[in-house]
Amino acid sequence: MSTVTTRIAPSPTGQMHIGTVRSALFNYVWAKHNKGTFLIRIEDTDTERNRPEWTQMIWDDFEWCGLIPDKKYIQSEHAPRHRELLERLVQEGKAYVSHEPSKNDPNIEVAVIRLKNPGKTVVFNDLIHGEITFDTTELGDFVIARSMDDPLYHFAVVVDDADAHVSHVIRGEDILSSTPRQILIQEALGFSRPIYAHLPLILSADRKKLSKRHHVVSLADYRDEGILPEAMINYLALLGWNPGTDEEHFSLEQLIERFSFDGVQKSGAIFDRTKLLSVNQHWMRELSDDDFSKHLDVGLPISHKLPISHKIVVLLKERAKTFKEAQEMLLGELSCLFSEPTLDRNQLSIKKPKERPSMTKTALEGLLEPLKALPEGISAEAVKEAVMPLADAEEAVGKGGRGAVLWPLRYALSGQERSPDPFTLISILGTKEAISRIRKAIAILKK
RNA sequence: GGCCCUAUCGUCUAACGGUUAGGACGCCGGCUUUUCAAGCCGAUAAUCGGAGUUCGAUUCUCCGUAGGGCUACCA
Repeated sequence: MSTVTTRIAPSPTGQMHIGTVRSALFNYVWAKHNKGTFLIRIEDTDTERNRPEWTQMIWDDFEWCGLIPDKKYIQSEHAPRHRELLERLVQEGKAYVSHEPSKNDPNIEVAVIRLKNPGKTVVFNDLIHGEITFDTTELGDFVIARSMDDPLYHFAVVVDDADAHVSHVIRGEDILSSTPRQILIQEALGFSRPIYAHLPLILSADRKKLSKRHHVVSLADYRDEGILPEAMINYLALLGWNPGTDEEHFSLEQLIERFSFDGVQKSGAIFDRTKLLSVNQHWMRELSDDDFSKHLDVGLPISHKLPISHKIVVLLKERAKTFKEAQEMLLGELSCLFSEPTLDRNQLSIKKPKERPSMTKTALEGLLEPLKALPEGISAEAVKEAVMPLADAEEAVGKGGRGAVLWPLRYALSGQERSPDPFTLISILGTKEAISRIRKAIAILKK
């Protein structure tokens, strides 16, 4: 009985790429689906490009996503093991030290280690792509280490995967063509072959591999924008996998339960930010008021934190697709919920059909008494029931229609061209505050 | 160039030989609201091309075509 072990092996050379997150997700979900083990291994064999601070960031990022590893470690910790096996290969004559000019500086001579390529055709079975055949003679005696103490990626990966008993190597399709050379190393070492699954690539709108240079690809950027981890996970999962049904929303737990390689796509998928946003909105709406408020506070100085009532959460869930967007709304079109707006006399009267200030004044005055009768904390529906008949009553407004009442009312309350409807505003502001604002609007009209 | 992979609405995808080719996101239209958002309803929209196999191909095979990936002493 074999247990499933998977791994994600990012290198600490920059911000976490969402492609890495998706690979990690599939590895995680497959491991957990099989009650197996999920590992994170930091691949730091490229000492030139590595920066230690990225390592911590990688761990933090995975934790944010909920992709918690059973074990995490750093590849360079295995340096002695790498050297041991490198020496063994050379001793056994399966690899050799080659003295040649350095690629970086042709003036100096280096001693790289090359694998003696048996020149065979490698056939392996990919869980997603099926049987793949590859003639490895064209690879030649490729380099597997810069020196005995400096193994290259392909060598280190093979050794570490084998030592960690990795059963399934699930990774991006960009490494599909490199798999045969890893298999060659594996066979030279006498290791058994894991099961491979090469995930289709995440593409940009121009159908090219998503690149750091031209696109927003780092997880941190999406997090800072106020994308929920649940949304990112859900969206990434569906980008290249589907349950075979019309279902669209999956929590990590549900993915663990439902995932299988049958539902994995073969072709690359374009990353669609708009769809991500819509998925994010779904998960924002799932949040409790408390959790919603917590997310809303992220990144804000204490002085900017606002008292967010249930009614305001409802409003934000209806309108915002990210938390950053929600924050901006609170500062902009929804700022009237927290502070009195400044009114522009010309905006107060409805524009079509053109209405005179005196008519607007009469309309607003007519609202005062009925509003006074309403209790604080009343629902938007109840406000509507009380106010709508007044808007409908022609004598109240001449012949401007409902808008002749509703527009000035909404504007008096919000001071914004765009805002929630007046009933909701009154419900949130309270009748007292609403009346006060209407009075101020009336005063302006008197001038 | 060589090698490898891929191919259904604009996008993500369903249909594992027989469907009016389904869903979601977006777009467009309507309802609601004389703002905006949301919500509801509706519309437009796809099997890359050509040969086979088959009574029947989106589905299987081959050939084109197109796209992508890899071709490091990066990972």
